Amino acid sequence: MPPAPTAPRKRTRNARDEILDAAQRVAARDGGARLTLDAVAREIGMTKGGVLYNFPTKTGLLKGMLERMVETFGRIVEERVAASGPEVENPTLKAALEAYASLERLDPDLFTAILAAAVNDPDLLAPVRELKSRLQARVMAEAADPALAMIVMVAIDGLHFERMMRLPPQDAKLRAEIATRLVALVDAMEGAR
Amino acid sequence: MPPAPTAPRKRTRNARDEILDAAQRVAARDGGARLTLDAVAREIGMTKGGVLYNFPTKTGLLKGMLERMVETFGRIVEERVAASGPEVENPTLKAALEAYASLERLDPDLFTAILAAAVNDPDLLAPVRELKSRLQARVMAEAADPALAMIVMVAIDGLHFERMMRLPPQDAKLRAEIATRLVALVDAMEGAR
DNA sequence: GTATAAAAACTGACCAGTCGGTACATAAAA
DNA sequence: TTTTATGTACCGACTGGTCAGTTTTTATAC
Repeated sequence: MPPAPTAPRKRTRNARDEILDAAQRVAARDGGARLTLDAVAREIGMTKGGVLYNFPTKTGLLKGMLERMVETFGRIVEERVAASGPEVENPTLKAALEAYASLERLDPDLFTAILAAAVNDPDLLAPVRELKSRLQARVMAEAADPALAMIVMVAIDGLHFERMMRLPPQDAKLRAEIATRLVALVDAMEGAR
Repeated sequence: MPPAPTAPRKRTRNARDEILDAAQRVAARDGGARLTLDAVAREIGMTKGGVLYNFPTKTGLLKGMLERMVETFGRIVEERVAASGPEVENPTLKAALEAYASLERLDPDLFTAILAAAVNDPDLLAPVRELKSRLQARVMAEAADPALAMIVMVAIDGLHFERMMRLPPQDAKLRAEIATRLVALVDAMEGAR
């Protein structure tokens, strides 16, 4: 093989984030099943050892991916809540509805990869559980009709899940209409109180 | 001597169903990750060879499990629809709401096992897609407010998904209340037309 | 500035376990 | 005897993880 010339070694910015980005790309491009340590390493011209140096185990890598996603999602929600004035009703629920839209940009295979890993290690979803618990508590506390608010929450979850699994309804127009109607449902909830 | 074509084509002892039962037990008891061909075979005192004779591949086995579940679910829905009189509105949606309750009895690990397998083979979920498509079309056709009917559908899906993944809301009482309110939502939809 | 030591980051080869699948023998039915 | 059904043994590909060493970076001394 040709002698690998001392490559213009990329400045070691943040190996952790680079690896997480690479893992995300691999999962989205090749599917969750092919998200192996070798594949991730190859994606950024590193070796498996290098990846494992940054993440002690593959589960750790998945955990890192998920935590970053959860953190991003949570931050978006908080930003939206903060952006809405103090007079707005159901701020968390509305913010969550908006934040979910941002998930639509992510590739479904990204989630299936994590889901698959969660089968081996149920604790992997702990950050998600924690975030959802927090949001749920706030949404219910803010709502005049907590049960109805929860219906909206589980509905948007269902919509998201169906996208992940590529299950119906997949028609973009119908999905958009459902999302719109969910917002309307929240508004109606407020009007009727 | 030509093989006398005896009428009953059923296998003498339905090994297929026994294997499917065993696979279901293994998945529920040991988790999706440990649902291996050997484990299934061991469960009924058979060997991997025997299992592979009945199901050409592991994917085939999973497919068999899923098809049986889908079929059961679909049958329950049809029974409920048939049981409701012709004057009942939204019969399919109501029947689906009831049928989902029957899924609560199944172990979450059963679904995660299938979900995990679906990562490797997305086509595995084809029967589910097909069933959901059929139901969706009927539900929307029957509904005075199709979008609202779909909200109910995706909400119940979300509730089910959250149970599978052991995500909030897990509190049985809250879940029951949400389910009840979903039924109320359907009734309200009819009242307002 | 340069030399040097130490720590950090990473490589490459290898190991070990798992698991789906195959090949063939074989026992019971038909 | 042929077909159906199952046991036994094994293969081989994959993949996560280990480890000893090598390169790169950083800190420190001169």
